[in-house]
Amino acid sequence: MIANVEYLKMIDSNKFFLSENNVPFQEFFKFGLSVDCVVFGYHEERVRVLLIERNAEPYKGSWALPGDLVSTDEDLRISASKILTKLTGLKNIFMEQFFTFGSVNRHPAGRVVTVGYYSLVKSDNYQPVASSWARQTKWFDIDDLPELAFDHERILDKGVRTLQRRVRYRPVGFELLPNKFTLLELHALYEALLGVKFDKPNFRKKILSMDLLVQLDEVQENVSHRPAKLFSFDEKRYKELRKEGFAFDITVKG
Amino acid sequence: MIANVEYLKMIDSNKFFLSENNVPFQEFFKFGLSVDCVVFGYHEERVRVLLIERNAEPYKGSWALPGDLVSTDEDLRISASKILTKLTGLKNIFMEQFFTFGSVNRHPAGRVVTVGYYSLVKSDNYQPVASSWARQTKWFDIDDLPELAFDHERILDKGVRTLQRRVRYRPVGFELLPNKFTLLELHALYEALLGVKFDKPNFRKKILSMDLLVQLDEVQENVSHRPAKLFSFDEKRYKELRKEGFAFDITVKG
DNA sequence: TCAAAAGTGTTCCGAATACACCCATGC
DNA sequence: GCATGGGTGTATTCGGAACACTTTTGA
Repeated sequence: MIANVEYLKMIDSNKFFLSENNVPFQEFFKFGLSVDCVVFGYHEERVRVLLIERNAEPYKGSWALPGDLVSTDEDLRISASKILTKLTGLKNIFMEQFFTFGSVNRHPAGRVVTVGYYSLVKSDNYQPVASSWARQTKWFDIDDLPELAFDHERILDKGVRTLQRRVRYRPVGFELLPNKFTLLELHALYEALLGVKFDKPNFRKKILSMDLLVQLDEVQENVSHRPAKLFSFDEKRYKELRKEGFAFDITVKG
Repeated sequence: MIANVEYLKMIDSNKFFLSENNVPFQEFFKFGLSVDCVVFGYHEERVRVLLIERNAEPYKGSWALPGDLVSTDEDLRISASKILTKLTGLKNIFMEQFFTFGSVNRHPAGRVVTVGYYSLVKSDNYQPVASSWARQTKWFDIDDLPELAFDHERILDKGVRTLQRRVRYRPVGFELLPNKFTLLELHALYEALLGVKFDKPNFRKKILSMDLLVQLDEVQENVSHRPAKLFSFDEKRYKELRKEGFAFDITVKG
């Protein structure tokens, strides 16, 4: 932990952060900080969450969100992606912070505050590998979850609701599809995420009118019906449009 | 700090959270946790932020967001509101968490992770009182801010942008008005918050069509023009509507 | 030729927009 | 009367919703 020497002197001399009720300054520096990650995937038209089976105490043998303690010399956001990689092998994954959980008794070993992140895994990258103290990893359908360690059920729940909200106003859904996808795949993804039905022609028109997709010179292969055209999300175009005040919005009404 | 004795034994015996690189478990429990609060007010048609002048090291004499270290035996969210009360006297204020800042060097005294909250202060309650180590409190126009202590500029900035986003999709704006307000006050508030102009008749129609306001049997007094009708926000009605799938939405297009 | 999914066109309706206009009060 | 803000009405436009339809492929 890096600390400025001048300030450390002030701490000793009690000039610093003195609290009215005379709690020694050092007593405040006893928190553990952890990261817990709700990893979303999309497979066979279902939204799924990646859980690990813990091979370490506490809750050894239970299913849990991938997560771990952060060390004091590492930035939170860097730590978050390293922890995910360490436990699941997933690299360069979309990750976003969503909420911080700070109940006193959420961890049996002491006061641990945990920062919730969610990740979106592209279907191309659907094969995590358990390592470190994760005994195995497994994708669970979001509507069929096992019991979870700690307060992870609450964290997961909040993560799901956050994703459902954000996915409407920001084009993050694309992070759950392969780089190349068909409009019907996108359509089905949004139906699965939001739990509503969309009218096919209208959904297509709406998405295409946003001018966020590039149509590729490729089509589906090995399908026993008319092959669909493939599209990819145009990140650069989205940034341009945002500057012009464009607001991504998928209306919920089916 | 409450800890389960069984688990503490496991920590000693190193069964617990052992990390591959042999960092002792206790090394992880050296974080400080703090709360910083972006307090919004609305006064004279301007959105304002409440800052305190620090009367404690570090950054003594600087302007800063009201915030302080959390003690290990207190829930985060309870602590957040207590800290706000302690420094500014504000009680029972709307508060919502928005982001957690975890850079390594954001605090000179050690590793302090801070959780950002924003608060919305009703105009009825516009008189905070400095206490504890706050030398004074002062409302600043959001477009005319002084230099701030720590990384509070970044926190404030993120808080502002979060509020601007949320205010469009959730009826939180009402928390910045008195309990009784006129439609033009609401109109002006949204213009100030979002930095756009709305057409008066259209704004009225839109808001009223949502069926979220109760028209009171009262009108403005002591105004040198036709007195406006007063309205209040119908919290109960909003909850009902939400269950039915209603989504609050103020379109940005002026 | 038929199943299956891809993809298009058209009508209808309601909400958002852009206005012009009238009303009540204090001075 | 007139300045000031409060408040209403309406024609027009645009996008969402509903739904019927055609096209392309593999088997």
